[in-house]
Amino acid sequence: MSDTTIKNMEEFAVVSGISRPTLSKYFNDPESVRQSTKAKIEAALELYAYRPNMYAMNQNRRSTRNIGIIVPFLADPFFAEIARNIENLVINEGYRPILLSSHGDPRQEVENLISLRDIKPAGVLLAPLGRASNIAEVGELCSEFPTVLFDCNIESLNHAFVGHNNTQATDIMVDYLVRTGEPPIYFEMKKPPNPNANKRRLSYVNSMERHGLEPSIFSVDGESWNFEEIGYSRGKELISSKGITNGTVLFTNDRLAIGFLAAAYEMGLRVGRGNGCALRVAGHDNHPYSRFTCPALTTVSHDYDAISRTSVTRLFDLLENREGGHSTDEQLFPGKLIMRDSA
Amino acid sequence: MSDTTIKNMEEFAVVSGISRPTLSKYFNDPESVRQSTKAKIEAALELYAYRPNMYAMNQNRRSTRNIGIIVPFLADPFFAEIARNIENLVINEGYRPILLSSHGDPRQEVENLISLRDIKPAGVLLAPLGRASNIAEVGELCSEFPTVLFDCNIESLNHAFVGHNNTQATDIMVDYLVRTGEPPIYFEMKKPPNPNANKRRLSYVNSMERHGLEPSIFSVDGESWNFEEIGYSRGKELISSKGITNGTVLFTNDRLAIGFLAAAYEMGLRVGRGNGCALRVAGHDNHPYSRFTCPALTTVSHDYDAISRTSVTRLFDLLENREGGHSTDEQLFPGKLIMRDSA
DNA sequence: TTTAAAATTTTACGCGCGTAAGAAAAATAG
DNA sequence: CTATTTTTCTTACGCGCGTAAAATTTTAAA
Repeated sequence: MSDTTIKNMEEFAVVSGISRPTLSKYFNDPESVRQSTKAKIEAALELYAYRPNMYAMNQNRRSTRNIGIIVPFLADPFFAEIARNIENLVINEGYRPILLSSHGDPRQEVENLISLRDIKPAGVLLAPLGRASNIAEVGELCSEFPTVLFDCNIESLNHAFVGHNNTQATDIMVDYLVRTGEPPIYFEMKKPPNPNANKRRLSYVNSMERHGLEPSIFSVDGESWNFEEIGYSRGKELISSKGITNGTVLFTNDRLAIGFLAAAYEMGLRVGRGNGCALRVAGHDNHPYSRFTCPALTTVSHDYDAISRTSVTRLFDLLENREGGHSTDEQLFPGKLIMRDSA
Repeated sequence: MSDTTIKNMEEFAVVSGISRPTLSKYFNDPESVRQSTKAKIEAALELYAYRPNMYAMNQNRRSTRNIGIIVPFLADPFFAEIARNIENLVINEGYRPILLSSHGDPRQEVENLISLRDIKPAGVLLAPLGRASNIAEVGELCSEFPTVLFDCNIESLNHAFVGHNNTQATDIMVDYLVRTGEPPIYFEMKKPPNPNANKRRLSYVNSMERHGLEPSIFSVDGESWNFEEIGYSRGKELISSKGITNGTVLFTNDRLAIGFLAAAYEMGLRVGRGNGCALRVAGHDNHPYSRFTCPALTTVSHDYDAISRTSVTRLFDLLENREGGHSTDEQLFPGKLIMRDSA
């Protein structure tokens, strides 16, 4: 490592013995230059710590190598995990992920959409808030940049979407619960922030009717993203008012169930499928913490891996125009039953 | 909103009737121009959707308005919460937060340090991985940009640091546990990724000795950031081998305790401070999920709010050179005992 | 070795904005 | 109303790199 400091590509051209346009070509795509020049450049790169100025690079490039990633709520480990997966995949494609969280707040989501424009991303991976999303704004972004929605669709946009098959996933859970014990009562928020909840409720109702059973639903109050808190406090109310004493409860999502399990424990209501258990509890999402609840939570897993991988692949297909115009497709991946001790 | 599209500041100068250099001044700091011109500009901004090109702006500016934020593990809700706080504070100062997670991987951390340089941040808020951090690289970053370390210090760097008072926090927990029941045995990882763990252990030992008690430590294997898994599996081993059957266990952090509580529940070991409970369990961090364990986890809370607020304030002090050279100070905030049902 | 193809070099311009300097205009003070 | 200060305008250059075009060199093919 030499101590002469290189401040721009011009200077690096001198010390490396390669012309600036060729260097520019190399930094845009190292494989686009001859092997021998590539080697020369990289040898010089070892000696002189030069990195092209990002801002100057992106000013005139047809496309930056930035990929915007927006998730609704990063403090939810579920989204944190997906974001992590996606980030890595994006990096492996040689792009730079820009991760933004809406923190459950629609205004923040709009802010994120706006601030993404500043970055002039090559593409966007967007998991919208859902019900609270500003559909017009999201739509504009979709038309400005190659965009793939994931986790939560906004169907009116008719855009590329990759997600979890909520219908099938709820179905297999209801089947399992009906087959192995008392039929489930459904527990959800009256106004769920995420529209996936609606699909799940519908699927629950259909499944129950297919089994010739009467669907039954607890619709509890609460609008925030503090699902555990809602599950806990509403759960406590329901247990103490004898609204829930036994049987089976299927929760819209694991976080509600996690809160509820805490309430049940505190109230001395024994949950599980063993002897001496009054109540079975099941969730949905295979949340990273669902393994560590008491008892461990029976749930339906998303195909995390397929969803993140396909979202990214899909986006790069759009970028490279590899595809035959089926950009409005939606691709759903089936859930998998995760049997644990709670049901 | 007019439909004529403005593509650069020149064009916006024409339609707004304000000269380009003045516009430039306005976009750099809206308060630096006369009220009347500010009003004119903002009126035009309502009509024509123009935003200055970020890349062109940052190319020649003395300082960008980007603040880099690096956290060691974003999938840990603890860091997700802190990151969220800090992001908001940075935005309120009119800066743009760039959030990067090292995902527990030292190579990723180095990658993040490098990629931050590309962004030419005005300042950096860095929570290092700790033991695994590449100290030389972190040091370089610190000398290149105004940087505040938080959560986890690298003392050899002798840099501005804002964090949690691990010593005091462990102290009050040990005091509490000794005062209210059997003295605690300490549960930690043999090679904790985070050096805060060392401070906590030391403080535990000192506290115990001050009480005239014999310190006793379970040092378990496991090097990853999957703390719950480690707490769970090592916990299960210890319980079934009768290593832990009763008494009090104090965990280095809540996530280990969360895993352990799952193990204890599964093994039928009743945890809590009530009658019929064999074992008391306490944690450290006031992890967002510690309220929802079974039983709810007694722990020590960080002063989240003070730490994030002070980190940001500290950084902006550095940026504006408001301070009298005490940039190498470390500022610690005391922990608060959170009494719940587990101990 | 000749010829064609591919890669590199030279030259040159442009991107959108920061910013400096002097002239002009507007606001404020006296 | 004049003198002074403050702000804006005009003009002009530069930042670091993308990129186009033509000339030149290198490589591969014949």
